Amino acid sequence: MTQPSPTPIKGALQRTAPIDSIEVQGWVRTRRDSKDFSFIELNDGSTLRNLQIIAKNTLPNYPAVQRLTTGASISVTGALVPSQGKGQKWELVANQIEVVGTTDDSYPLQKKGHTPEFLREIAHLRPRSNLFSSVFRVRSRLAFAVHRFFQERGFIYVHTPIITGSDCEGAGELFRVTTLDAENMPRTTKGEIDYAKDFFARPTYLTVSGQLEAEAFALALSKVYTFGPTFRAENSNTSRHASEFWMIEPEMAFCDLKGNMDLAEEFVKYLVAEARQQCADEMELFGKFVDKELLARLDFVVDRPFQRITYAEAVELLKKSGAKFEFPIDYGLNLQSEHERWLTEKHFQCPITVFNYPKEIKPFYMRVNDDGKTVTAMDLLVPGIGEIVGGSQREERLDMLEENMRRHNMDPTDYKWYLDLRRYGTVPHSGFGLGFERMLMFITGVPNIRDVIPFARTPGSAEF
RNA sequence: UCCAGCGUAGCUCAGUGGUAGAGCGGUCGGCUGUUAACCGAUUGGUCGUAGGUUCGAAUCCUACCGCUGGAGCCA
Repeated sequence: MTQPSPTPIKGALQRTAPIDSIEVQGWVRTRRDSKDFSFIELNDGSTLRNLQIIAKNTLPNYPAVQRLTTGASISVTGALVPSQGKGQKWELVANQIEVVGTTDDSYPLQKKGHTPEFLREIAHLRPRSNLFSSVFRVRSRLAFAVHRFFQERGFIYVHTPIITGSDCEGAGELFRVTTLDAENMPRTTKGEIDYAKDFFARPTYLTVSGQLEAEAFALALSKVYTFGPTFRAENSNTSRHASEFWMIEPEMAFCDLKGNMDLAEEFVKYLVAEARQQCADEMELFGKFVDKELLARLDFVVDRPFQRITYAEAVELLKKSGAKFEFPIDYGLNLQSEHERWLTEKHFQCPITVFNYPKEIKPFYMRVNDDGKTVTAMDLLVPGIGEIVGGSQREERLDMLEENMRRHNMDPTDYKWYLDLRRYGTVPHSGFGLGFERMLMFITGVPNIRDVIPFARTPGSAEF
């Protein structure tokens, strides 16, 4: 039996029967000489596993094969047979090896392990490493699962704009989008920059959230979600922040805070379960080399219900904890990272959802509760990462929303279209944002957000 | 942006005022159905950059750059 076109190594390794002739292509991970032949470990990225190639010295180009070093690309045809050695089921006995591309001793990747920090400096080559090829296979798989989760539940995928004219969504600094000549800005008679002359005839920015637009679509299509790039110009230098990241934002009409929390928790569990089931090799690698407790923690997350507490209860727990905190804890103050950590890592030791925050510390669009003091905000906190989901029931009452805006020093006339949603057929609705990269960090155990993004953008860094 | 730590060979690191080191990698040779193979030899440096102190600086001081951890902001 022959197979005419090249076979992914993943497919070759999954075969249940030998095959006389097969072609595989990939990059040499390592090569070892034996007496009359050479072992080549070949990887094509389709799977974490390598295919062992047996290159006999009877090959016409055996001298060239013996010069193959880590990183070279080759195309191999031969017979897939049960391996004589331990450690792998199949191996490929080559009858032809075409050297496609060679490397020299300046190739930075070695057989031995490298630190993520070093690999980050060679972001164009790091997908050839086990760790990063695994991260990005999982990233692909989970992106697919995001769509499946929502599509299975009747959500409509909405492409909200990446360029936005809204500069006050209450989420960090924005990147300006302009075609004006920075060396020679047009000025009004008052000396201010004349944005009427800019491409969109107004100031525009890269989006920090698709929420407001998603709300408009939820109030027409009932259940929608966005999944796309998001930009923050915040000068944040941490392992959890990037300037460009992907965010998932479901928005549901006729849905209150409880339904919102239910969905967020179900979603987190769904993605964790997906990775555990569909990316077994990769998850095993993360559990071995990134975080020894990862798999136990993830299984716990899937099995157990998440804890839910109000902000007020969280504050009481923290005050009674007896733990020493650097920052004060009191009703009305923001929960600091150390407080969130204590709740999710020390006290509950599982993901928790904190809800009903004081309205003073939350954005204008969140629905004010009947107590008049709190809003229907919810933050889903996970061990090791902190906030992974932030959401709320939205304020659907026109007069209350306008009042919230004024309290936040916003001019309601700037948000006419958003207020129209409350003016015409308003309904209670809810949604949340989930940072895709933070989810990936949680699921892979990789502690730095720069290492779950193919080419990360962070302050002072956009090299690739 | 703030606080702390770290920048020495391709990689991971030792060297704390007196001749620049190790392991791994690479190269060469040997052995071998091997598994991050093994054995031997060998290669490899503007000690982040620029100033300063000193008879003498990888080592002490200053500034800058970069990286890491933490904080703030948030997803």
